[in-house]
Amino acid sequence: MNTHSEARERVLQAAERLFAERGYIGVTVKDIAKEAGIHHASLYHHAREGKEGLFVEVMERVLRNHQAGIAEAVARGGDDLRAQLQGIADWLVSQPPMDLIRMVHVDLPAISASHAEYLEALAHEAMLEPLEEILTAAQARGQIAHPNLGHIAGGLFWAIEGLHSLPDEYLLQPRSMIASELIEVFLKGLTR
Amino acid sequence: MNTHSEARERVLQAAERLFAERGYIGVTVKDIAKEAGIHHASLYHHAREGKEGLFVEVMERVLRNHQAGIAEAVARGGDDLRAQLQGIADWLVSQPPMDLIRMVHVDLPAISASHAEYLEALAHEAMLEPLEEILTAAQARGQIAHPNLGHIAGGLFWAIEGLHSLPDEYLLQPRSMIASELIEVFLKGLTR
DNA sequence: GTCTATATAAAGATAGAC
DNA sequence: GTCTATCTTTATATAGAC
Repeated sequence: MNTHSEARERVLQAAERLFAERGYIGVTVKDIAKEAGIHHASLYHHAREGKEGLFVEVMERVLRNHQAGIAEAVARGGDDLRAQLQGIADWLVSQPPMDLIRMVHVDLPAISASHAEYLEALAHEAMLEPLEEILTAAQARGQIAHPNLGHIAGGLFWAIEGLHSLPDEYLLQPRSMIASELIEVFLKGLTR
Repeated sequence: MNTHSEARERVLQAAERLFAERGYIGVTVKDIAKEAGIHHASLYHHAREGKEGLFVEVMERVLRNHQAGIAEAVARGGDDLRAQLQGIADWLVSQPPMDLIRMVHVDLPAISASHAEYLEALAHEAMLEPLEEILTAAQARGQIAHPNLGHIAGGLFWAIEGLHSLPDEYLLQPRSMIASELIEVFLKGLTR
């Protein structure tokens, strides 16, 4: 394993899509093998550590990918906080749900403690810290006044990410447009 | 079954706690029986429809309980939108996570379509509609100006509910206090 | 109402042939 | 690299004794 064969890549991509959407216990090894187009026994040839090792490897990729997508959105937004936030929101709604509640309460308790700690720290670093940083930077530029930004970043993240709980049939507008309204409320407030 | 014995009530409460926290596939019948203090075979005496029937019955109770807790918080808040929102937030953080993303993407696809439809509608009615209603009422009183409140209610819900993804060790303040800051931002905005 | 015993299916995983 | 066959464990569920 750990070679870069074409079949191994198919396994990783299938696992990535499925784990990101349904989480660790919501996906079976057979589901992954089926989507990759091989027998489930063959999967162990490409992922010697089995399901848990595959999960850790793949979540690492997913989280790093989020980190990169968010960083790019931030860079494109320049010094404009609203543009940065909208870019992040567009990225998040374009990806499968990244359900950190499920991850913390369901997925991580099902794997080894050391793997769980690692993924939890990585998730924080990849998803929440970038948001916190642009808020802090905007504060330093005098664009926002709020004192306690760490938790506000989390609130912003969840307000956007929660859009994934709306089934498509319920949507009156694209998620990106709803996100835009939410960002406006975060910046300007509901009152007056 | 459907009698109101003491043992049946213990089963329902165990199932309620576990399903609410880890979802349908994250909980086994043995987990529930163990927490209720009976053998897992005995569980079928109290829940003839098995795991899925138990899940539906119990999620109904959980959602109705949320509905009642939220209604009470709203009533206590009188005509003060901030007090109403803080009451709802205090209620939500006092309960196990109600992870609607997991519910929509993981739990509901694992049960029958009719059960899934029913629970999805009930979740919307119990969790989101009350929030939407107090925003609409505040708008009618002239306290808020925003035009499109349906999705704002969802954003508010998730900003609060997302606090459950913060492990207790990460918390610098009680969740209720963080929620208070988030509500302030929703009402007044981050800028200036 | 609760248990033991058991049926049945599905899951993760390995051995070994091709 | 991929398969068939098999092992082990776990899950849901039922039958029937007490």
